[in-house]
Amino acid sequence: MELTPEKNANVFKAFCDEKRLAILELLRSGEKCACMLIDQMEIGQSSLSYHMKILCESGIVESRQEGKWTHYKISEQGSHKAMLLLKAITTPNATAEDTRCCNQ
Amino acid sequence: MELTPEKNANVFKAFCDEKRLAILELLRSGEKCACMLIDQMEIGQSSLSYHMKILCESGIVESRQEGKWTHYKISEQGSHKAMLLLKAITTPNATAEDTRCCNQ
DNA sequence: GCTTCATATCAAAAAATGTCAATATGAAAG
DNA sequence: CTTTCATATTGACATTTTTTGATATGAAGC
Repeated sequence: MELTPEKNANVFKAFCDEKRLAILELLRSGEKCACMLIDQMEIGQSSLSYHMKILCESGIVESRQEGKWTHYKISEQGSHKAMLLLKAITTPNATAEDTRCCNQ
Repeated sequence: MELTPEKNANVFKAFCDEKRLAILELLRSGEKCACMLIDQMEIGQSSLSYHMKILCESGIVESRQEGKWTHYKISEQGSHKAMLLLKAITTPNATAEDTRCCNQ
């Protein structure tokens, strides 16, 4: 897994928008198709499609095609990766806090 | 802890911007004052101030005033809360995935 | 008190993101 | 192969976020 700042930021773009959080909340109860998400969110079709693309690219959501329908669900693997990434980003690294600053 | 979608989104705004990720990376090695962050990031003073405000409001970073200087560090508590929140957002909820969709 | 220095805030411009309506794509059914 | 239906893509526009430069604030030293 590559860890560029850009890719890392993309993972968390899934969570920094209220509508996407609302979509994820709906997906917590299991796989949903786009039409159902459009119904439950108050949102246009192209707008949902836009958000689903971001969610899928973040790795947090995965999609499954079934004929004309697209079904979305939360990706366990993606969520797990996000957890690890969040941990990594917020955990102090080995080289201790010895950098003294300014006038100190 | 209140859990409005808005507040939840704000937590993750800390992580969805490359510059803020870079700032967090610097803070992983310990507390830093603003002047040092300005040096190491290629960023203007008011721009850093803007990002630090977002980071602090997300709870991920905490600041400490010392005379004229402001020191920033990653908040252990804030990071922990973010982990819990991420877990909550991506974990299937009790009511199983029984909602059948469309033509299924 | 005034001056200096570090940081915050403001207002305008620039850049990025989100929305909407129209159109394209591609699968299924006829 | 034409039509229909679900979703994706596009382009124009609106909204939000970020940057920049100017100014404000507030602590420390004189």
